[in-house]
Amino acid sequence: MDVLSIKGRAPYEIIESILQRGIQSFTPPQEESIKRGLLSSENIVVAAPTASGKTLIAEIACANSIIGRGKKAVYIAPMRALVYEKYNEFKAAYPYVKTAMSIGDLDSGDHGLQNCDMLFVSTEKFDSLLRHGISWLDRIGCLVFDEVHMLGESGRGPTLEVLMTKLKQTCSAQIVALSATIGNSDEIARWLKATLVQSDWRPVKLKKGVVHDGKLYYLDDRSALDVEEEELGGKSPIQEIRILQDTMERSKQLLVFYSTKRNAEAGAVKLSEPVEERLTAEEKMKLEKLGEDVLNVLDRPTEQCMKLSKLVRKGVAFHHAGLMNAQRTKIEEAFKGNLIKAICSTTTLGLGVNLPAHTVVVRDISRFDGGGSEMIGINEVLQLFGRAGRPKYDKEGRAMLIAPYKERVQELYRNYILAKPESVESNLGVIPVLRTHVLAFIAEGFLNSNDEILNFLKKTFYGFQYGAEEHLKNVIDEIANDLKRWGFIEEVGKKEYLATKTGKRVSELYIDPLSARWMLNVMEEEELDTVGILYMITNTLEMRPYARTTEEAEEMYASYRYIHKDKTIYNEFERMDYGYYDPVRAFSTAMMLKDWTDEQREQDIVKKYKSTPGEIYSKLSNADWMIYSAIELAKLVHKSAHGMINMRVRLRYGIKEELLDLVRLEQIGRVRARLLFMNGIKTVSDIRSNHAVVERALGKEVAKKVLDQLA
DNA sequence: ACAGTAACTCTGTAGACAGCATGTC
DNA sequence: CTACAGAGTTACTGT
Repeated sequence: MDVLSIKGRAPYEIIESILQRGIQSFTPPQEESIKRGLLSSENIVVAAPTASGKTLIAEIACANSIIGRGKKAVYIAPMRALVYEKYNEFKAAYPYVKTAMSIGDLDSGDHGLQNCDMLFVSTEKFDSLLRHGISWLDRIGCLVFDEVHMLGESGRGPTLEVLMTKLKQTCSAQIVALSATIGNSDEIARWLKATLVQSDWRPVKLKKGVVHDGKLYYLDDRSALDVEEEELGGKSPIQEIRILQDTMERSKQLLVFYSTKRNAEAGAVKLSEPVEERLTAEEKMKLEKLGEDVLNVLDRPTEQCMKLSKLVRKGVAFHHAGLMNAQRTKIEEAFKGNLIKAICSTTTLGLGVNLPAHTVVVRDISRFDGGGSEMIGINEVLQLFGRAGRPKYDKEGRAMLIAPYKERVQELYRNYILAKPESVESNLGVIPVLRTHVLAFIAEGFLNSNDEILNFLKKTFYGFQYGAEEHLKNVIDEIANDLKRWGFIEEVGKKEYLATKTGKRVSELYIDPLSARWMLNVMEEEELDTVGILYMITNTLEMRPYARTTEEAEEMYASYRYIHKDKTIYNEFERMDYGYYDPVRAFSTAMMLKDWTDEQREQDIVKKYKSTPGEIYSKLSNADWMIYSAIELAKLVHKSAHGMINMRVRLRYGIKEELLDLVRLEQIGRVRARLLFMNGIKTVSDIRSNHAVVERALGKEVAKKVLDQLA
């Protein structure tokens, strides 16, 4: 279908923008969406593979709402990286539209959220915006929900579900929901009162198969049921290497998915030799530089950094959440530029941003989950398989599983290559996830009685799928009682709820009511020392997963429990309802933060807690959020927050108490502060009286900037 | 005497969203 | 809460 054929039905600016990007005709799912009323504000659910052009469908709907009908549009996705990517794409395509982005700690766009016409947000951020109250809901003309199959995710699915139901009820915008291929997209469409557009169309053909002993047993897009067989190039007895050799013979790139970080790293080591052999001199030179970059993202490289750097020089990389963000982006860019030939990854690369490769291997199909190891779902495998084939460079993509022994071939083939995708099921029915949302309903003044809450929940995807009115009734009762008991809501009149000041703040802080209750209990009962403050914030759901236990942490925990045996903090165990919970590990996480504020080096912390730079960084940012929340709660109950405020600064900079005064100045962080301290400059007033020493320690330029602040 | 390897035991397990106010080396 | 890969350790082989 020709792009020009929508002339007259859509504002010309849209057509022009699309043509400018070199797109002349629509893909089948795009065409179908347009036929089903995309341009006339029909609700639409699009279930189609990655790279089938779903983004353009969303874009057309948004632009049509803004330019055609003069109404705002909002794009909502579950991953920050995804939001960021789409925001930049849209801004480039429609520079004259007022566009903004709001995710977590980042607000972007020059116009503010209420004045922008196009808004890009993450699911939780939009939920949070609603909790703080927004005035422009009725000005929204189009809502895009990307990756709606996330509804089935146990952790974050319910948030999406509640958000969608709220918005469906409070604004009359067109809804465009984009989903990967799942078993019950029709059900989601019915729930949203939307038309379903379903398609298997891909821009690149896909050959899916199982590998065993150098042979690929496959099914491609054309052949319906016959299993074909193909001998792979290469000759290694290790299947991953065999596939790599085959792929490199075709001058293509490889992406391998593993179940753990350790496996991914080990895989990268295995692949590095065969890749290195085939690099050109020029590539080696460029990789040398990249290896250097990757090594130096921290002031002192850790073992992981060195390992990664060494592999990158050989044209291979591993990729998981333990990397620093700077390293991740560098590796992704180098892969896109065909400099890195193979990436061994955990699921980080499977979700979110699309980084395609000619050949994709899902090596581990079982994964440790809760109790034991479980087979991963078909939907997830499909999602990873979807990464195969680079639209501009490959005629076809290949996706494969590895069978460890011959008998497995059949089984894997039947269960993953031929199988139908699973249905997505709501997880809203459980108390822990609902508790947060029920408090939010009441705090916003959106709903204020058991009946209203029940009525609302009946309209969610959970209610649509299961009904389960009796169950929901009981759950709401129990939650309301908890929230009353904890002092977050009050009953006024007959069965009407009102959030208390504390309850309202808890909801806005976006922390779990259970965490809030725990922190309040601890604060109300005692004066906290350094370790106490840290343990208070780490012993929360938001800080999980916790750090590994160390012997030191175990001993310290035991002795703290003994010393404080009659106080809440080391005796509170009303926290079991989120499953497996180990207070020693929470305590160990506190010790890790303590080491950081004791100015231990990153590399030593990494080693001691068997952690990674990326993990420590993410723990620190969570800790900052939690300690901020704790300070806010302390204000509400009129407790002194002094110790926590100091601790917050110490966490941010990674400094001991004695440097607190110095880091108040700009240009002085942990390193320069320590430098000054060692030169006898211990306070800001010392700086005032010792210009010469400051200049000698920091250098002329920096010293000048520092001294200027004192004027 | 010792390198090489087979056979055993031991160890630890993916990811990523949220608040708020500004600037490290 | 218990499967599995990888790393580490020990026992055994052949020269």
